Order: sequence, then C-alpha cells, then structure tokens
Amino acid sequence: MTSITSPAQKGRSPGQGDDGRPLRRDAQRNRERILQAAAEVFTERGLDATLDDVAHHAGVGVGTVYRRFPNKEALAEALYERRVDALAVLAERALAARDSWVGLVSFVEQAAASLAADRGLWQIVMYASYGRDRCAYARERILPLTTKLVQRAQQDGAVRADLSPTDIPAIEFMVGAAAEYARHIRPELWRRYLALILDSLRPSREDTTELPERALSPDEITQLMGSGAAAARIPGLARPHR
Amino acid sequence: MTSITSPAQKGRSPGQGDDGRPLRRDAQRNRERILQAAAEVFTERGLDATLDDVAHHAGVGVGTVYRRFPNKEALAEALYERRVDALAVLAERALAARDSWVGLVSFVEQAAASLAADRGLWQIVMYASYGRDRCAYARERILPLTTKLVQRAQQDGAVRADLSPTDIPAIEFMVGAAAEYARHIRPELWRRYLALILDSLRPSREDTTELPERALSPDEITQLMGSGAAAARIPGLARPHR
Amino acid sequence: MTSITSPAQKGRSPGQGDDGRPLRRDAQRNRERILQAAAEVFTERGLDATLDDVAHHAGVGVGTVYRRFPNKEALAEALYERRVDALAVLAERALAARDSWVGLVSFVEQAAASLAADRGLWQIVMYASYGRDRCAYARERILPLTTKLVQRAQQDGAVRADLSPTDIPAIEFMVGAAAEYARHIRPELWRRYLALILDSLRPSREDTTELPERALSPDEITQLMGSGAAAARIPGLARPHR
Amino acid sequence: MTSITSPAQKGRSPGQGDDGRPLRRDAQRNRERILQAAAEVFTERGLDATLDDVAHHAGVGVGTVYRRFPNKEALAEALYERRVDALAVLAERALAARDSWVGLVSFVEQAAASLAADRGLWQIVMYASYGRDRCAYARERILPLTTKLVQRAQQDGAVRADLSPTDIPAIEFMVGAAAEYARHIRPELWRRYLALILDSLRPSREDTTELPERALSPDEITQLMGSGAAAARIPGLARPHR
DNA sequence: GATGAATGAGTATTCATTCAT
DNA sequence: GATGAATGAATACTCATTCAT
Repeated sequence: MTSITSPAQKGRSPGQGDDGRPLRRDAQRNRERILQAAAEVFTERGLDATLDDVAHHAGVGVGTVYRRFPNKEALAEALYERRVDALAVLAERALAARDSWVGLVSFVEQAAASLAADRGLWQIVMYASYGRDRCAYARERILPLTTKLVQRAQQDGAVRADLSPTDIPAIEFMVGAAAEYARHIRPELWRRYLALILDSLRPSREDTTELPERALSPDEITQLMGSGAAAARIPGLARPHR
Repeated sequence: MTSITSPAQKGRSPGQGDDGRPLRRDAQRNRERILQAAAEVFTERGLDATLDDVAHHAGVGVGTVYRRFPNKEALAEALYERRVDALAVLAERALAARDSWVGLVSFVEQAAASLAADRGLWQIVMYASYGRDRCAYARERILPLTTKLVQRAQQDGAVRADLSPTDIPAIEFMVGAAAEYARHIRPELWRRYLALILDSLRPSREDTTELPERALSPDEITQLMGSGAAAARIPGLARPHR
Repeated sequence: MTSITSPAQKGRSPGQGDDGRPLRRDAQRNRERILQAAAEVFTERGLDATLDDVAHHAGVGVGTVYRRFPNKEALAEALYERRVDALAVLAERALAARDSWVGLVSFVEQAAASLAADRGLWQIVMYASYGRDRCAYARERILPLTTKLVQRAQQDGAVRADLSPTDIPAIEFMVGAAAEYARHIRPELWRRYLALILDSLRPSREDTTELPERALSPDEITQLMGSGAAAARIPGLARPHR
Repeated sequence: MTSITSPAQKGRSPGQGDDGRPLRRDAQRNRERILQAAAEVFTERGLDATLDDVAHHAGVGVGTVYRRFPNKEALAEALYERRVDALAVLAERALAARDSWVGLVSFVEQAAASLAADRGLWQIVMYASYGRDRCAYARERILPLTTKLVQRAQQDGAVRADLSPTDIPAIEFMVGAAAEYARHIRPELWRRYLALILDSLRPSREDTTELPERALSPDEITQLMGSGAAAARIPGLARPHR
C-alpha cells in the first residue's frame, strides 16, 4: 500500500530547485520554515493573509518567499499538494480496512478533520482550481480512491444505494464549513455534524427520501476544480501578476 | 401572526435619521435604492464587491451611500437584518403548519434556499457578527422560533431526540456551503445535501449514532454572532480605514 | 482647414468622464494638473518615472491619478494624444504653405522640436503602440498628411525622388535621438543634425547615392506602431496590471 | 598599427584582480564567460536584462558575477570598453584607406552596424557616462582618430567644410536610433538613413544650408560622457541599492 | 442633501546587491 | 573562490472612507 506518485513529482519535488538539483541545506530549511509559516498563517487567517505576513512569520524577507515560490498561488498550491498527499494516503489506508463502512467513515472523518483544522486548506479546496497539473485533488488522486471506498461499501450494503462517490467531497466541504462556522468557539463542533451526515449515509429505510438533484458527475467535478472562474473568487488570491 | 419587532428598532429604525427624525421622502427612497442595489450586487458577487459598484448600481454617488450607512459593514448589516426579518417570517409561517415535521422542513428548506441564492448573505452568516445591537439573528428573532419548531417536532416524535435547536443554523450554513461549492455549475445541487441531512434528523433507530459534541448553547450562539474577531475575517470587509 | 476629428473623440473627450458627462470643475482642474505634472515629469525623466512622482508633482494623491486615468499607459496615451493632435495641426498648416519645400521643412522641424523637448514623448513615439484605437499617430492622422507634404514636394522637384513618406517619422525619431543625446548639455543641438538631414533630402545630383533598403511601407509602419512587442520594451510601462 | 593602450589599463587591467595580481586561470575564464554572456544577453534584450539572466547564461552564479564586477554598471562598462576597443581598431583601419572618403564612410558604417546590432551598446552610448576613468570613448581613443578621418577628408575636399569631428558620434547615435526604431521589423533599415546622412556630408553646393548650432567641442563631448546625471537615466541601471 | 472627487494605506511582485555555505 | 540564498526597497494598482462642491 504505497502512496501514489504525485503528478508534481514528475516535475519538481519539494526538495528540488527549478533545475532538478536538490536545494542547498539552508534553502531547504528556509523552504520548510516558509511552508510552516504559511501553514500557520493561512490556517489562522485564511488565504487573504499577505505574503509579508507569511515571510515575517517565517523570519525571512519577502524576497525569500518569492525565491522559493513564484507567487502566492504557487505557495498555496505547494501547501495544498502536501495536504492532498496526506489525504490520499488516508484514503488508501481506509481502503485497507476490514469493514467497508468503517473504512469509509474513517476516511471521511480524518479528511474532515484536516479541512476543519485549516482555514486556508478549506478555502483552497472549496474554491478549487490551483495550478494546472497540481490541482489534482479529487480528479487525479482522491476521487478514484473514494469511489472505491463508496462502491465497496455499497456492495456490502453498508451505505444507501443512491450515494454517489462525488458526494464525498461535497460532504467534506460542508463539514469544513461547519468547522469554519464555530472554529473560534468550539473547534470540534464539526464532529457533531459529520456524525449527523454519516447517519444519513446508511442504507435506505421506508422513510428515507430518494435524494433529489443527481450528484455531480466526475467530469463536473473536474470542471468545478479546473474552472478559472472559481479561482477568481478567492479573495486574497485572484490576481496573478502580469 | 405579525412579524416580531426588530431589535434594531430599539436603536434607530430604517426610516429615521441620526437624530431620530424621519427621513425626508427622497432620502428614504435613496436608502431603499441602495439596499436594493446592495442586495443585487452582494448576491451576485459577494461582499467583496466595492461600494462604488453598489452606488453605481443604485444610480447614486458613493457619498450618498455613506450618508445613509456609516460604512460598508453597516450596509451589509442592514441587508442582513432584512433577510433575517424574512427568515423570521418564514419561521412563523412554518410554526403554523399542521404537521410539525413538514413545518420544520419547510422552514429549513426555504431558509437554505435564501442562503443558497445569495452569496453575500451566506458570507455574512458564515462569518457572522455584525454590529452590536443588530446582530440579532439567532438570538433575538429566529432562534426562539426554530426552538419551537424543533421542540414541537420532537414532541411529535418526528425528529431524533438529540437534535438541538441550535443545530438548525449550523445545518443551514452547511447547506449554504454546499450551494456555494457548486454555484456556478449546478445551482440547485444543495437540495441534494439538504435532503441527505434532513434524512438524518428523523427519529433514532438501532443503528443511529448518538451525536457527539453537544450542540452550541443559545449563549454560545450569541457569543458566536457577537464576536468582533469573526467580523475581521470577511474578505471584503476586513480593512478598517485608518 | 480644420483639425481632423480625433478617433478618441468618438469615445470620450478629455473633458468628459466615463459616462460622457463633463467633468466637474475641480476634477477638470485636477485632470489638467495631473497632465501638466505628467508632462513635466515624463519630459524630464521619461516614462520610467513613477506615478507617485507624477502625483506628488501634481500635488494630489496617487489615487487621484488613478481616478482620472485607468493606468500609467492611459495617462501616457492621453498626453501623447494631445501632442499628436498638435502635430497633426502642424502638418495641416504646413500643407497650406505656398512653397512645398518650406512646408515640409516647417513641419519636420516643428515636429522634431516637440520630440526634442520631451523625453517621454520621444520614448512613446519611439517605442510606439499605445492603446488600441488611440495610437493613431502615423497611421491615422499624421501619415496621410506627411504623405501629401512629401508628394507635393516631389511634384515640385523640391526633394529627391526616392524619398518615401515613411521616411519622415524615421527622420523625426533620429532627430529626437540626437536631442536626447545632448539634451543636458546643449538642448538645441538637434537642429544641427536636422539641418544636415534636410540637406540630404534635396533633389539628386550626380554624386547622390541611391538609397538602399526600401523604406517601410505604410503597413509596416502600422505594424510597427501596433506591435505589442514594441510596447514591452518601454521600461516603465511594460506591465499592465492583470 | 597596434591598438592604442586602453585608459582602463592605467587602473586595473582585465587580467588582474583587485590587488593587481593576475587572476587565476579559472577566474579569468569565468570573467570571459560572463562578458560573453553579458554581450549576448544585453545585445538581445538590452540593459534591462537582469544579472541573474546574465549569470545563468554564463553558467555561473550571480555571486561570481559580483566577484568579477562590482556592480551591473561596471559589467556594462567593461563590455563597452571592449566594444570601444573594437571601434578604435575600425577607425585605425579606416585611416589606412587610400581614399579619405571611403575611409570615413567605412568607419561610420561599421560603427553604426555595431550599434545597430547591439541594443545594449546603443543604450549605453545613448545614455553615455560609465565610470570615471573608463568612459574613454570619444575622448581618449576614438575621437582623435575620427578627428583625423574627418580632417583628412576635408583636406581632400571630400566632405563639407562645416562638418565637425564631434558630429561623427552624434550621427552614429542617430543611426543607432533608426536601427532601434525598426529593429524587429526590418533590422537593416538603418542603412537607408545612414546613406541619407552620408549624402549630406558631401561638399557644399549652392543650395546647401550652413549648419546651425555649432557642433560640440571635444570638451563638451567629454563632459557629456562623464556626466553622472546621464547614467541615472539608463532604465536597467538606474537603481543604486541602498 | 447629493455628488463624485480625493485620499493613501495596503498588496503582489521584481531585482540589484549582500552574505552564508 | 564559487555558489546561489536572502534581502528589502521600489512599483503599479485597489478600494474603503472622507470631504469639497
């Protein structure tokens, strides 16, 4: 059960410069500090935080940030890529669970925990569409895995028949929103609403309503993720220079 | 069944100037035009739309906007207040429904439809907290009504026992998030997730999980709504001038 | 002999706002001050001067500059348009001269004086390509007039046969360069080199060399003026935001 | 006929370090690579190219560039010096021509070809003035040679009597401007305007105008080249750090 | 009262130059 | 000595808010 190769790794890995050579020790350390600072700042204040903030938080000049990342979007993307890697690993582990329901739940819960903990991550996944090759989230990496998770559970009769794999990201976004809603007052409240939703995923009963509005198709998810328009809606991120 | 008195009227009513005297006819008309324009602009583009946009849309100068509303936040707040009025009316009507489940559902659905249709409204409710006296949402106007809706349904055995009245706003935020998520590609998709959640509100079965993380108390809702920190997080609203 | 209607006047005249209504008195005054300041600053330091400089020179905030002109390019363009209007008037007057040689010389000299006096103007004309509709310089306004000037002189046998109308702008650029070269030490030195060149425009003798390298065609001039690549070469102007 | 000793060698020669000791073999090789790279990059993109570009092109780090040249200006100056060496050699060869007119023309043409081919060189000469000791252009090396070229031609009656030796650099600048003007569309167009100007250098006729505005004196040329103010006007070179 | 003009702090990004490895 | 990482001042542009007309 190894992690799938990230598409980004075909190009440049986090530890490499533009030319493919490994970064110098100090540069690597600063890169980490910047990513760490970005994580903290974006987690707390979201993507509208300034790169000056991030740089200051990392204890470096803003030029250093730009040496490592061509622009704000790329920095956010690098962060996102890490998190998505982590989510993919979660999904893989969940597929290994003996019980298909337990597997699905464990993935959804852990993924939600990630979104709930990070305002920036939630914004980025919510509004999608970063970079061309790297915004691989649902499309390239997670969606196939969650599709398997859902199908397996359906075969086992563990979830309702009209649940679609594309419902999973939607559910996560909603739970992320719940977390965002009460973040400052009760950071764990989202668990309550995740539980509520999970309950409704169980097999149909006589009083279950057939779900209206068919779920998004995988293509629509792709479209959603890739639409430039969506990116333009993230406040602190809309204007690539030049 | 008349609309409950707005708490805002304890301060200054929409029809009065700073000195308490009623606005001149034309001033009142301008106020309306501005609110109408703000509704349209914020609905479409969210709160990061500029006040120049709003003013232009209203056919007035920005100065006029500032004459009627001390700042952007106050304008948004006034709009929010109106929408809350509308939601309150919905809740009152829902209480009049013969079937308590139907009543609850009808309120939740219509409220969600409002959030889903209005990007600005969702942002405002999402990030909460406008003004001191006027952020009356759950606290003063809606929460008592939804509390009744929920309790009535519980007495009828129509909803699960561990549902809390404060879950209702949380659910609406989540559904609003679902709407925001797919707004451009499938504006009605949120109905799917509302249906999912509604399913889970039904009375417990043997396989129902007890909800973890107790719901917010009414006080916490109040606190949530009133916390100034939250306001600072709305992108288009965050920068106090000077 | 009236001045040809500027293509810009089809859209918005200098005295009108975006909506076509005349500017308020104070706005008009500031617009003038800004243009005046821009003229002075660009004249002295060229187009790489900052808008902050221009604003400060005009005694206004930089926001005011942006209220009147959408970006730096547009400001430069507005200036350029004025100057081009002036040049067109010169050309028209030159056409009215009794003696065709005198007419041609008077135009070339006065136009050169303009370029020589204004570093920014020379840069803009040199590197061309501003705006879509307004970069009308040679193409739409001056070139037809200078073409007439040249042809008339040729018919009178006052200039050499192989002179092309498109040589006129090229000559002006060269003289502008000469002015630029010695601007700080001898602002009028360019007149010497203009005289030199004018001498060579006289009808051929036995020792006159046939000019190599055919002149630019009017289409090539247009292409030169309109090529985005050229614009990218002006240091202070290359990056339209967004 | 050997090349005249460069004034720079009074200070530090290209083959020596700060302490006067000759550079190590590899250091010398790096210096050459950097100059070669700078030549290519500045030729193509002008002086606004970045030193990172130059360094990358040379296959060295920026630090190495700064080890060899104190700053960007000095690098440009070193390049300029080389080119001036080359121009001086051209002038010497031209003096050896049997026909004084042919000699003058051949020098002017070849010098113009250099300026026309090299955007950076033209910028540097246009805006003049590098360093104190090294700005040896007209003053120390070329001007005496061109003076001889001109005087010889005048004695032979091959050029007009009022031509001054200091007109030669001015003419070259103008022709360089013509080249710059049409560089992308017709790289050889400058030859047309050079031919035009050369025509006017011929001996006076009855219709020749006496040149107005006496030419620069040698002292003025020196002053022009040495004026610090001019240096500040080269776009890619203007900003002294700190 | 209404208007829209003026303001200027704030944001992303670049690049010459310095300095640790 | 070489490298390339770090720095931060500088630049174009936006928009909430204030103020003169």
